[in-house]
Amino acid sequence: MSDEFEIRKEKVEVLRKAGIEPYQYHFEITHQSNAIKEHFDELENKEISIAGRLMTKRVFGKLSFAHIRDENGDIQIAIQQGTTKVHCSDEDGASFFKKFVDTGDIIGINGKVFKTKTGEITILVEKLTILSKCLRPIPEKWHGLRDRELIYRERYLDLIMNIESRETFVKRAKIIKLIRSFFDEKGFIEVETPILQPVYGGAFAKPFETYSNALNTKLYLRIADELYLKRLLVGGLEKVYEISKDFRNEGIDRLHYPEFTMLEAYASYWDYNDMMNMTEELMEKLAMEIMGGTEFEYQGEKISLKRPYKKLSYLDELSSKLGKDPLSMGQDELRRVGIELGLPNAKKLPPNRLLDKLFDALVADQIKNPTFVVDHPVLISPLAKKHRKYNDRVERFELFILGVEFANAFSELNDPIAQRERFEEQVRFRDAGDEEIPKEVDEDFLNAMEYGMPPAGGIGFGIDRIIMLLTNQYSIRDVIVFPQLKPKTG
RNA sequence: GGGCCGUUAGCUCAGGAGGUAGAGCACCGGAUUUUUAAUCCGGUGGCCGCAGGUUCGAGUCCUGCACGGCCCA
Repeated sequence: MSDEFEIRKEKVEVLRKAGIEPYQYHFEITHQSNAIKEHFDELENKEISIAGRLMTKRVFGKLSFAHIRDENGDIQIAIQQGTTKVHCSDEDGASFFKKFVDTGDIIGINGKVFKTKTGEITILVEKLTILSKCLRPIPEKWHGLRDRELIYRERYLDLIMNIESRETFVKRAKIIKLIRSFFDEKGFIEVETPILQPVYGGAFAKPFETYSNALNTKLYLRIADELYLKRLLVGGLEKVYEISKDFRNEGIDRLHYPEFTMLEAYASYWDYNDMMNMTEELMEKLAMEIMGGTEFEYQGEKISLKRPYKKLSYLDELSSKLGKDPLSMGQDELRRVGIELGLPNAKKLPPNRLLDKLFDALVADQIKNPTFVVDHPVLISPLAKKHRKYNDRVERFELFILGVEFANAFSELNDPIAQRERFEEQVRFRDAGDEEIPKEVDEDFLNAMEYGMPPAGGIGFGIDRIIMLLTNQYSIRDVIVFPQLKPKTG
């Protein structure tokens, strides 16, 4: 290991002995870097103070230049012999800066705003304060931090070095705030339902399991919020939503991550058509606010989020790809087609799930611009209400963009007897080998529904995927600030 | 689960056909009062991911493993 760490620790000791504390308590800031640049005309020759991390250092001896970085960007500072003083010290600022201030240090600056003869807005430092000494050398100023593993493992370092990375996470916060205010303005109440659940449900997925010592009970981390939010509809909260971390104990790839953010919303007296309208409105609004328009590029593909979105019937589309109605195909025939297409687990999946895999491969993957796939088969939609016109379909839609699912919504099944039958059918599929179907029927949920659940529309949005789309990130790990990696060995 | 690629200094990367481990940045010492990847002179810094094997000799070839990335399932 380099001894740069030791050299910097030594500097801390020397500073302390000279009565300079390199880890300060407080610093009064008057301006952010961007404000100084934007309001230069008013600020020229005025005293300001700013704090940030030293990113570059160019020492001449009696005059030095450097850039410091705060949350809003970089700004140049100039340290001059005879002008720059040091906080709590009589030492000359120019030589102090040269000897004791390193790139990576967080420093506070009091000084006057001016423009150099090359025209760069700069702060002439009158007082320099070390606020926090950086002990480790920061990555190279030119190439920055590129190593993907280090970017994920030491996200703090990525955030220091890569401004684009910072911007992604700032944008993430902005998008979630916009979504929240969208639902608030529509009269939805934001609620919080259990993350630890004795019976899990609401989706097809394998759960994480844990255990409560106090309750002496096995618990699951939720895979969805659905069954709890619907209990609230029973209770008379007419419109509810939750922005939640959900957990699915499955593989990681560019679109899937075990700990992800979902938004679920339910509105009493709505149906899936109302949800479709709301989805278009939300997606269009997000595009306008974040991208400045409905047309933009994602990873080189042109995308338009302008309403209205195309609709494709799930079964009609799949029928035309297969050349026959998939519901008329027996289990063996479906399996044979699945195997021909090289689908994973085609040999062991039950027919319901096989059907959905066929759909993904034959239809969903081909979709580019926003498209509502509508009216799924009953057997893959145990929580959706039967279609008012077709007996073998439910009122459901999924929003696909570039082959990726962004939302999933139904007219919610609210007939408790039908709901029990659907659950029982699912248990049979589980027994036939589908491990993603919850093991137990949620009796308390059925109990709630037996008191009467209002007709309702419900929807779930994949928030991380929406953020990927609006920040032009290819991998979900680039919109999750601290993605899990295997522990480092050796 | 399978395939491909990567792992060399704190960071970014070279290392031709197996023959004493390199550069730039950073860091240390020196010069330098308008720099912009500042410049100039001199220096420090390495378990070449880990473990085996082949060889007189391995960063380099072979096997296994770990971690990461991409693709497929």
